[in-house]
Amino acid sequence: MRSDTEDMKRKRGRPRQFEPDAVLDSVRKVFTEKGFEGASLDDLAAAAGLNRPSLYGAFGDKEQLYIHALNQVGARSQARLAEALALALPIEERLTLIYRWAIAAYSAPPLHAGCMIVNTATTAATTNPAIAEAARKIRAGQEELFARAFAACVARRELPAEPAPSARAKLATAMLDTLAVRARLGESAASLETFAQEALALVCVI
Amino acid sequence: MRSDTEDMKRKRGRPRQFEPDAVLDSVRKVFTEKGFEGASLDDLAAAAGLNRPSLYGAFGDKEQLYIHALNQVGARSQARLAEALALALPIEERLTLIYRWAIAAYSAPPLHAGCMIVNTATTAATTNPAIAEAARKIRAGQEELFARAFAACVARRELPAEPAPSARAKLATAMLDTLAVRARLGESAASLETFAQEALALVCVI
DNA sequence: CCATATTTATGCGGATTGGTATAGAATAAT
DNA sequence: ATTATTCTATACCAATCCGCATAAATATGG
Repeated sequence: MRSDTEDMKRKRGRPRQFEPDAVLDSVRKVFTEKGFEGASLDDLAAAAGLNRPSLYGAFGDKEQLYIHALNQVGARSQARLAEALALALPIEERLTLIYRWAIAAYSAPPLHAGCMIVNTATTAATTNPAIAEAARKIRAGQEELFARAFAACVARRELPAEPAPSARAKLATAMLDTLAVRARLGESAASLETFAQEALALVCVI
Repeated sequence: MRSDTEDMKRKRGRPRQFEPDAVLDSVRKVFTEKGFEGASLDDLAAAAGLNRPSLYGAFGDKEQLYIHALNQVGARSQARLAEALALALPIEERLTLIYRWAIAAYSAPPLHAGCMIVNTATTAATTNPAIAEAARKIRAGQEELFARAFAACVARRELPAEPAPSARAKLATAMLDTLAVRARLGESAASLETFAQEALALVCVI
């Protein structure tokens, strides 16, 4: 199979027989479904298609493995967020795109498992400070992206200066939070879509 | 100690040496701190000051015990919510009271453990349908209370009919959701207070 | 005082947990 | 080829998990 990126000098010994990013993908799904405590290393190794010692050797213990997966999903969602916010569209339309994508991701059948950060990292945050720190960092980055976008709107007179861009940013992530919670508790994607639209009016029209 | 309610005929055998409500109190704290999977029956029994068989005999298995604690916190918060919403105050002030109480509860030191439903029940919801159902029921009741309060505001011309009271209700619970998430991730109570005030302007002024 | 009923306390037991030790397999450098 | 190095696989470890079986303790009804 040898699916390495092949980009440069190989290391000395036996090469990996898996792609770390694909493994983190599988691992992330299990963690998102079952939570940090609920997912066993057997579950994770089985989903990734390899054995526990390989997982351990590549990513460290369970907490570090979880944080690796968390950072993967954080980087991806941050990239999509930045992409949507960079579009040359009114802010409402950009937010509509973001919420639509979030709803699709959070309520993807059959699990509608919500958001890994909101629905699993917060639970583990009390007993695992490292997880709390990683989640904080990701969320701070996302909120900063929102705040910058709102500030740009203010600068080009698309939005009034009050409420402050930082407050708008917090409200924007608040919507993502509640969408994740609601999706995980079974609210339908259609219901979430209409709620997001109604809320958008309140957040952006002023 | 014999702290029964003493209200009527005692049952036949040996009486309980604990108050179920007080036990659920201790149990709820442990569940809220560690989550459903993270809390062991040993933790719970130790916190409650009794042995596992007693817990099991009184409340059933771990899932049922968790649901009992969930319903306890649900009933209490619903009572406080109804009480605040029944006050003869402008809706913004009533919501301010509610958010202030929620922030105090969610970020109570030293744990700032957030909300049992938002931060632990949602995590267990995917693998434990009974927990999901219990959480749904509590949240539906709270949202219904909000919706009725907003509808009353519309009826007495305190708020315009649009956006619909149900949409406002969802936004009100969205604030509670994000406050729980943020408190659990370590955001300070003061920061949450100012955010709640800024958001209240957006939600209610229109 | 005896019989009945319920709750406590001790402790077992099979299953599962996270982590690792050890041995075998595969590749690169020499 | 040979050696060095890294990864894979099997199996094992102590610890913990949840649930229950059993027996002692404590109350009521007769």
